Amino acid sequence: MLSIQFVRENFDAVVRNTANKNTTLDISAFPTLDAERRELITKGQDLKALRNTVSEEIARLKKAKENADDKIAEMRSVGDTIKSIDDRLRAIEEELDNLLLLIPNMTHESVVVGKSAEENIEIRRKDGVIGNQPDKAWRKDHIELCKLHGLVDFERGAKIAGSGFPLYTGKGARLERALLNFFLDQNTGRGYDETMPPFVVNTTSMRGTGQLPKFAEDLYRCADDDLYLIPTSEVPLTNIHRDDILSAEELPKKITGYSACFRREAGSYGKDTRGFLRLHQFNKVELLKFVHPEDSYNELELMLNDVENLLTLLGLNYRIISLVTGDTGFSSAKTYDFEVWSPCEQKWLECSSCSNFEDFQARRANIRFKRDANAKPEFVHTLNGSGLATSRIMVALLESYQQEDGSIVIPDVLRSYTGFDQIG
RNA sequence: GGAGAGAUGGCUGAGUGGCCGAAAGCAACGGUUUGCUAAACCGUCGUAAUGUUUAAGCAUUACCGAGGGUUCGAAUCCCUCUCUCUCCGCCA
Repeated sequence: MLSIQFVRENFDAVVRNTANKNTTLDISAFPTLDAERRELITKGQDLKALRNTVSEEIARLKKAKENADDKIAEMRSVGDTIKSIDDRLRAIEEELDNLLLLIPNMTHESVVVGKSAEENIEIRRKDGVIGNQPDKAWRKDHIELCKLHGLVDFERGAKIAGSGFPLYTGKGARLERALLNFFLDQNTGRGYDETMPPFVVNTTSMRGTGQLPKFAEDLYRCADDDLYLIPTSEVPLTNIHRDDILSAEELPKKITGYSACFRREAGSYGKDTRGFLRLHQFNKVELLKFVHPEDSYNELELMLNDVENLLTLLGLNYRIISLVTGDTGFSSAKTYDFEVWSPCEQKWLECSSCSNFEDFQARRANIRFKRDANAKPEFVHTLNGSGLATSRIMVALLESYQQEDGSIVIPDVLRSYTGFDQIG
């Protein structure tokens, strides 16, 4: 979230930023609420100071066995006034909090103002070993390939859980596991500490990274336990350091971890429902960094290199795009997406999203660091990116590496993980 | 699921109604001493909000797991919740 002071001092910019992010949010009540809050605080403070001094006096009088009845009576009424002020203050602060929690993060000055994904800007692209993918009539799409080789059983997944919950089978299950292991090994080799987080989190954790309160309808919830299935391991990984004060030497702190991800995808029914393109459950290896505020944009670029490493080794065609304000997420200050090429869909598919959240999540989750032992704690900056999500990678990989006879060649870097060189 | 114990500052840990925002120890930081290391000694050493000045500061208030209550006054008494630990049971 943004600090209350920042919103106070940059109100117009906050309103503009909210509009640039295509967010409809009326924050016109803020200035009044803010002013009233401060007035009540001052009033309450003064009365409490009075109560404290008179109470001490009462203690003295009682010790000296003197009468303090009228002072006690006076303080009783002061206490009532304090209570009513505190009650109103609590109500106003709740209203303010509800507002602040819904204000999106400010985008970085380098982010281009734009309405939607169509205006996103391509930064660079790279052709993999599979070349520029000329159209081939014999090419089968990833769904046909899965059927042909028994890699995924979408029907049985739907029977067991519902559509969007794939059942990986045979070499498909093995390939999925190979990808995840490959990603984790690469990432740990580049300085990320490996973790495996809980796949469910509590409300506080969801609020810390910004999923709540705004995106409740996108989450699976276990109502009896007040737990949520994570939509991304960004949530548990960021909350590792909730309420912590890190030392400066610990930064940058880099973490990678696998989790299954669960998304209700409410509101997107009927879009991309085929195969792997949009799932309710998918697998992802996440990259996460806690960094010095002044380093965060450099760290974002370094994170792009980490993701590129994976795509390059897999030999897939990919491109990096910089999101315009209208397509940048609620919590993010700046986001780059990675997309891999699907030769059958003839489309770029998002497979990673790398964001700098600056101190937006750190403030919500209270993640701080100290520059040295006597320094005042400051909020860290948090970044995360997928490295990588498997489902779209699986699409690109199967479609790109298929041969004319329908068999699929396994990229070299994966063979030690799969234990086979080809499928079919 | 059953029974019990607990939650205090970076850590250990005292504190059961009034100079307690909190003893003491450890750690950390600054300094003195010192051939080096070590030790000893002295000092500093929580967070946040509000006000004021705005560089630093100063003042007030709040915070002893969270939220309520009693009281002139709560770390301390009462209620609710959360979490942790131990034992038993069950189970991957």
